[in-house]
Amino acid sequence: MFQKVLIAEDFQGDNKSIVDTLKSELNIAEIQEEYYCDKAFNRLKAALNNQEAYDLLITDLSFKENHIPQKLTSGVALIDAARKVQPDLRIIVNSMEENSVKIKSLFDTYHINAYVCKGRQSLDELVKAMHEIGNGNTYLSPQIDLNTAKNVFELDELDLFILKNLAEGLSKKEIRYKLKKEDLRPNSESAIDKRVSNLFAEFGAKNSTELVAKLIREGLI
Amino acid sequence: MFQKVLIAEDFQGDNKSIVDTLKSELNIAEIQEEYYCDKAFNRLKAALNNQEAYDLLITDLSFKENHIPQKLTSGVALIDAARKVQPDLRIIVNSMEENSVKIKSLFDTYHINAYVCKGRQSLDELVKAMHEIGNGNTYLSPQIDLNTAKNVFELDELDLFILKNLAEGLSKKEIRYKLKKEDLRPNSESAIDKRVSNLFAEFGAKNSTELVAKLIREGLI
DNA sequence: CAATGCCTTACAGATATCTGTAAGGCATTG
DNA sequence: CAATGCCTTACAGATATCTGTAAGGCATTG
Repeated sequence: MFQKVLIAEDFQGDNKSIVDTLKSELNIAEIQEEYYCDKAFNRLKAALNNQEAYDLLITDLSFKENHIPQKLTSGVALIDAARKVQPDLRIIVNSMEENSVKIKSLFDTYHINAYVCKGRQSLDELVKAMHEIGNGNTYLSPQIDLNTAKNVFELDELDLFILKNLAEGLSKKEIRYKLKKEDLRPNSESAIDKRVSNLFAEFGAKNSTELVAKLIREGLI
Repeated sequence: MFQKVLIAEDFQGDNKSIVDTLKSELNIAEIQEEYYCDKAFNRLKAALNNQEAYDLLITDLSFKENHIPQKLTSGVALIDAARKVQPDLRIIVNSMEENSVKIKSLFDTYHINAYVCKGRQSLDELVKAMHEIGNGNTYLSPQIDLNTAKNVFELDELDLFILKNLAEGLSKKEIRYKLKKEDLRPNSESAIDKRVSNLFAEFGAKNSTELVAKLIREGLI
């Protein structure tokens, strides 16, 4: 089914259990694990250059930072880099993320082959996902409902700029000056007011505090 | 070192890797794993009643909820319940939590014996923690610095009430009425203003939006 | 029981937030 | 090139937020 599998996962427990499960449940010639995105990507590239490309990447989304600075700091960055050098690589994402909007974008943007949500059955699901991919299908953890991810409101650069500064306690006047200083437009207070009011309607918030609270909880800012 | 060990961990990968590691690295007569706090607690109680008490509990802090309703919904609830029936039980917490305030309170309030933070070495750390506990010591993951947890500002019931309602977009006037309705005191707008102003100073926030944003990010509300 | 400190409350004033209206700019369309 | 829609901007007015002051209540202390 799969000859060479690469695993990118920073937690030792998850990493070890994935390796062990693959070894015992599936017949794979070569399994290699990495704890950092950069190392995983280098290994992927090297294999590709030596005509020994991996045919499956299993990766987490979030990787803990530490004193060693990394170029690729997240699973998304790794997937993006991997897709560029090896478009036909099959990819399984194995993460705690439950936000259907974010998961949907992984399928839409990067055409991942499976999403396995970490949980009480995630190792079993991982094996299942690999069988599905082997049969040419995709796999998605059953508790994730991508239908709720429809009609997503896209926060553009200006929205994010305003929201992040609101969350840092800046007034709209201060945000206005900051926008001007960075030559971003529009930058009138009216425009900021309008943006924020539209976001109130979009996210069902009554004021800035509730808006910022909701967006932080949804992981959008 | 340990005769009977109970593991409470909802993620299959973590659960399996802990069991495997303990089996291969340490000489333990009986290892039992559970995926739900309620089940773990029942097993603990039953063993105690049969004079076959566990001498070590390894537990996660956060447990995913699903359709099966649980009495104990978190590791803290499990630890609290366990301590009440078996005060001398040794406890290792193995979690992603990095907030030193919360970790400190586990040592202070529940006298846990070790805190292992999930990460790139957490299985090795877990083994190390067990040796330390065997020698009568405690263990704490080196990346956690409990000194930063000193002089913590305690949010009381009223603070939390105000903050939660602010995060839901209520105005101070609305919060005031709500306090009156629930017969909570103080409930003047002035008192609410004062509370919030003190929290600004305490958490270094310039206004309500920043305050709520900070506290949500710190996991306090 | 007077003095003290701390909390609550009321009130005032300066800003900030939020909504709504109206005018002008710009790109698109027929 | 007139008409249209959409965005930006300015402005106004109603509220809400935030700070500061002052008075009163209450428990504690000597």
